[in-house]
Amino acid sequence: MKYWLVKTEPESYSIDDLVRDRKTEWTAVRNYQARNFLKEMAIGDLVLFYHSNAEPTGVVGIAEVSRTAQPDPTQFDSKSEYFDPKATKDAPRWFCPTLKFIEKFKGVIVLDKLRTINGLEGMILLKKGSRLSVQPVSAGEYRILLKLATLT
DNA sequence: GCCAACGTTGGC
DNA sequence: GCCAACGTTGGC
Repeated sequence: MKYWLVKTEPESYSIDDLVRDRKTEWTAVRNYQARNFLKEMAIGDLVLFYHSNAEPTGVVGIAEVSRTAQPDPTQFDSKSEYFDPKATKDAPRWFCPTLKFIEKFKGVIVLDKLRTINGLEGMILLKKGSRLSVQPVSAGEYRILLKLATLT
């Protein structure tokens, strides 16, 4: 089993939206590296849920992969802002797994806090200039995050 | 709202 | 295949 982190702007889709929906198709990712990670996700993988461009910004909960990546329907929808004219049904470009709600942390593990924790310095999230919105997390990093969540 | 750091596009 | 120009991300 693998561990991941996905970023989302809570104004567009927050952990509370996931609480309400219980599960959601993780659509609209339009970056090739992020897409490749989405395609690697397997059922049962655990996903840290991160709020970017938020107050406060940080990790807010956990989701689980409940369906592997399927063609992202928004790429075929000419009315969608995520429409991709170069994508075809035979050769889709973009994919979305389904994520289901597991847990909302009592508090936010804020970005500044993460930067101070021994063992997290290798996280892609913390690398200067990193914008990758879907990224792998090591088992050790995940364990540290869970511990922090219980302390928050 | 600013802007640094990235990623993508397209002319050559 | 290079790289300038442009668009986007995301912390602050």
